[in-house]
Amino acid sequence: MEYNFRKIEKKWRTNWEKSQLYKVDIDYNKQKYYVLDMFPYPSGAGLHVGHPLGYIASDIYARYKRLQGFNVLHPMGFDAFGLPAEQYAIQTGQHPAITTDINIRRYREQLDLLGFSFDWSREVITCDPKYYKWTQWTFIKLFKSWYDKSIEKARPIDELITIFETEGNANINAATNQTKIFSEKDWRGFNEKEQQDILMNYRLAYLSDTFVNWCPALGTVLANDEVADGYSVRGGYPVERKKMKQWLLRITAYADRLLAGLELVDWAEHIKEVQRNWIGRSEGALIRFPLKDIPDKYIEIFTTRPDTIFGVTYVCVAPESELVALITKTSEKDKVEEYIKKSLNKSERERLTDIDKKTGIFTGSYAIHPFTGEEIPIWIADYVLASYGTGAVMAVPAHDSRDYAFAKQFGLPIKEVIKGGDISKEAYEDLEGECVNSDFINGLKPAEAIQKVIEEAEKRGIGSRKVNYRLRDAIFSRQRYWGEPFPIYYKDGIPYPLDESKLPLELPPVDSYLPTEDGKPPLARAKNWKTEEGYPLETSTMPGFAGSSAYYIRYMDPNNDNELVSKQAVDYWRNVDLYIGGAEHATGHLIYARFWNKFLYDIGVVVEDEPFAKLINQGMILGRSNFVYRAKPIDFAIYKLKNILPLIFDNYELNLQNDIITVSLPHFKTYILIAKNDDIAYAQALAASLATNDNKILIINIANILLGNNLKEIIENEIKNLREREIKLIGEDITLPPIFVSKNVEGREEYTYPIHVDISLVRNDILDVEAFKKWQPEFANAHFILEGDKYICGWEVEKMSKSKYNVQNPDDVVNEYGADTLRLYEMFLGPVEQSKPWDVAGIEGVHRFLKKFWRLFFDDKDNFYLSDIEPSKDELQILHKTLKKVQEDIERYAYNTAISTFMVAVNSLQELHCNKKAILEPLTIALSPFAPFITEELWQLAGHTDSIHNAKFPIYNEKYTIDDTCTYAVSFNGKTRFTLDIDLAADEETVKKIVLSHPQSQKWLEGKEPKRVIVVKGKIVNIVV
RNA sequence: GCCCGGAUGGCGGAAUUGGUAGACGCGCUAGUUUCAGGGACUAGUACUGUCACAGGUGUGCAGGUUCGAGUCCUGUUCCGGGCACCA
Repeated sequence: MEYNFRKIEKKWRTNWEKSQLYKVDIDYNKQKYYVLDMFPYPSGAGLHVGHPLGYIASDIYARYKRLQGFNVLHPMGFDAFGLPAEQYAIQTGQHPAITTDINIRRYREQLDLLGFSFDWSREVITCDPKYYKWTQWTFIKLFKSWYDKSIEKARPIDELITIFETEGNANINAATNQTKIFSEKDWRGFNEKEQQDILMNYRLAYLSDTFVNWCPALGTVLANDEVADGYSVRGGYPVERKKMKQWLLRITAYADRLLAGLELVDWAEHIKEVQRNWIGRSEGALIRFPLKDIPDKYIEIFTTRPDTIFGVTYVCVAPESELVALITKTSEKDKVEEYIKKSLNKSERERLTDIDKKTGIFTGSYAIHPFTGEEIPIWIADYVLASYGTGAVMAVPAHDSRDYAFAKQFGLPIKEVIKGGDISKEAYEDLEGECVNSDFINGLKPAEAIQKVIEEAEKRGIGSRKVNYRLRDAIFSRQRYWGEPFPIYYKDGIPYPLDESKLPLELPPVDSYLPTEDGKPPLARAKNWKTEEGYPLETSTMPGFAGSSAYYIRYMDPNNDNELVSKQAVDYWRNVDLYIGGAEHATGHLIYARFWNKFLYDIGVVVEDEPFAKLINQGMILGRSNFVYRAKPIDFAIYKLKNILPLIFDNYELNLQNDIITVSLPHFKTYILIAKNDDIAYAQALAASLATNDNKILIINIANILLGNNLKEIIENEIKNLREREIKLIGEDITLPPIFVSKNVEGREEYTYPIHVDISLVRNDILDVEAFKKWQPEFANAHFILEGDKYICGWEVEKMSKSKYNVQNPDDVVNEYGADTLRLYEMFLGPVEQSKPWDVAGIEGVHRFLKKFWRLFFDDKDNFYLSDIEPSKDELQILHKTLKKVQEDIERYAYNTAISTFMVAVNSLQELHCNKKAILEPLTIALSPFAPFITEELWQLAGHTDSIHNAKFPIYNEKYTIDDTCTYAVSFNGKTRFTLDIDLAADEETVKKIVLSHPQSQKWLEGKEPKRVIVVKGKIVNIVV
């Protein structure tokens, strides 16, 4: 019987769906295991072969765990809100829900082909109101919470109000942007608006007037992780800084926990590192510099280098800082205002370029150095970031390269306080050296000085130790249509949350997906976008990461309309044991989801502080592009002539004139003009001008040069037969077809240029010439210069993209080879984490392996036959060694080596003609996570009624994994010379004796006595001569 | 500039703890076949050398540690990724 994968796979797809094989429920008799994939955004292009890489890897693990008796949760869904669908809606007027739904169905079809063990009854779709109800619900919870730093936990806002009412805010250690202190009496005296404004400074979801990343092209603000180098990550449009009122999430409250939690999770080190950088914790000190002219007022700065405080030569404030008004002297006011205006209008992009060229302006006022009492000028400069630290810095040009550049620019003093560098050339930033010119820290090492200065500052009450974070609060509103509406309404301009019973607040229909005339978001177009009481609703929507921040929780209990997740479900499933997805989410989704989870943990919804215990980032599958080489006719002709002419003439000169090649042969008083068909007239004119002085002229159509065979003879004969003053035109009157030159034809690089060719027209880098001619009309009459009888294409590894004609569609591969082959091949390519090129050629190998495996189960007459005969020791050894290796490999996610282990086993069993049930059945189970269809079919043919995917993973027997003898590598001075099989039981002395008495040893010893013999039992013998 | 990775045949990759470098697959070469072939099978395939053996050289480069280094250490080059005026 033939391995008919199409029939087999179709049969089992239906069968499994009917029997609900992959549906899971809470089962207290089994241990849970949660395997999750980052759910896809369903784009219009469908899946290409790179997408399933992670899904296959996770599916293998999920199936393996299941075979080991775990209750495996392995769900899938769709991240369906987002910009591309909305952009498409703007272009076509189609509702994004419709196109999204079409795309989801297409994705689902493609995913279904691949035989994943997803429990589709748990599917979540983020744009489904039943789902986003809980996104909105969580937002309300965030709105109604504040963060108590003294217990490192979120608490209800009502408790904060109680504290305000009883003692004001003086003793609260909260994550807040509230700076004013008030008493309980003050609180009671505030009106509703004043109270709400203060509470807003404490809420974990809050509305704030801040500088945001505004992207005019997309018509929306973006979060920091959505901006790279001043351009939007999606679409690549320029981004500006703009002050706007926006919703933010107070993720900074969790900075410390987000950092600490990284120690508890099993993630790739580089991803943790990216998150650490993103959080950007730095230890230092807050130090106050009193203002010279205004008593009791000061500038507070943050520094990580208090050891350089005696090197401060100016203080610098960000243009956005509130201090600006206070410190600007009337005399300087105009200039300062002009500078601020200019710098605030700079785009993010402009600000990032010319980092070396600093700008700034003197304010006219001075601060007092807290230790020396010196007067220090105060400047404003946009190299100081308003949003980091206090928005002001103490500038130490000698030991900070930015301050150094600024000081040089404006002629400010540079004062060395740490010995070790050469400050006449550049700032010395190292922590090595010794403090000088620094009062009480002279002679200390910088590291010690840092501590000493902080202690001293605290003693004198002028500063304190402080930890700062680079992490910013996440901007949470988007001025777009296709996202979750905020469950917020406004009463007298004050935002209030909707009552939970009103959720979900569904996305209303609008007549257009564009902003309104007066620049309001699309939701402002919706009719009756207000509460029942008539209060207007928020018109922004939530960003992409809102819906993806808690989807893994919702999978645990996806159809629960009363809770985000039931206590029972979350107690059982807890968190994700294995999470697989792309590394591009390191600073976006993976940090927001951790934050979101920690908040839900604080309010008692989830039970684990970290959502993803183990993370694997799959690499990309890159495309393997193919190229054909199209000849540049003139260059090609010149190349050919240069090869032929020397064989005929001793002396000639070759020139190029207006696309016509002229060859002058002074000896023969002859010119040869080579012209393209459409240049013949010009060539004739040219010939006429040359035809003085008795010259003979031959005009040749370039097609003859490029396509003709006996070029040499033609030229020779024609020259011979030319008469005096004759102008002769030879060659057929044909237009030059496109000419393609095979890759390894000599000199090809000189006269061709590569163009991408569709990879479906190429097999093993050999071009299907006929198919190529049909590919594009202009190539219909193409001419090919072959190698032998083949056209060989060039290739290169690039990202998969339509324009490079290198996209491989999984459906096509499944159709040609089957899903099992595709699964196996994607895993066989190399380690999951690594990016690698997709090469169609290699797929034959794994397909062949499956066919070989299949054939083991059939006899000469092609009947299914498994023998019940006891297996031999050899066979048992093959089986158990394979099982051991495969299990070890799966557990370290090294699927590529697991598959080669199977290949080795099948090759060996085939050699032994093994068809024994006791060997092949366990092997089939072990292979089933990789190739679920073929194994299920063989399992059924072997007479089993239950699915192989409910079987038990076979346990290997150590006894059969050990050989009796060992092949020792015998080396002399570390160079292996020969191998020797010796009984494994032999002790070192025996091994030594056997090796030394071997005739080969005598040869290598050359009669000398060995200086030393090293025997590593079971491995090698090294003889030092 | 800073921080992470990586570099092994014609190609993807293997070598898990310092112990036979190149498993497995592709490709290529030759052959077998009751063969339409893009089928199945057998043998070979790091480089160099030789009729064949023998030998020599080999994991980006230069050193070092070791009986022994792809693996550890130092320096260096190149490639990929992340961050980037974060005080």
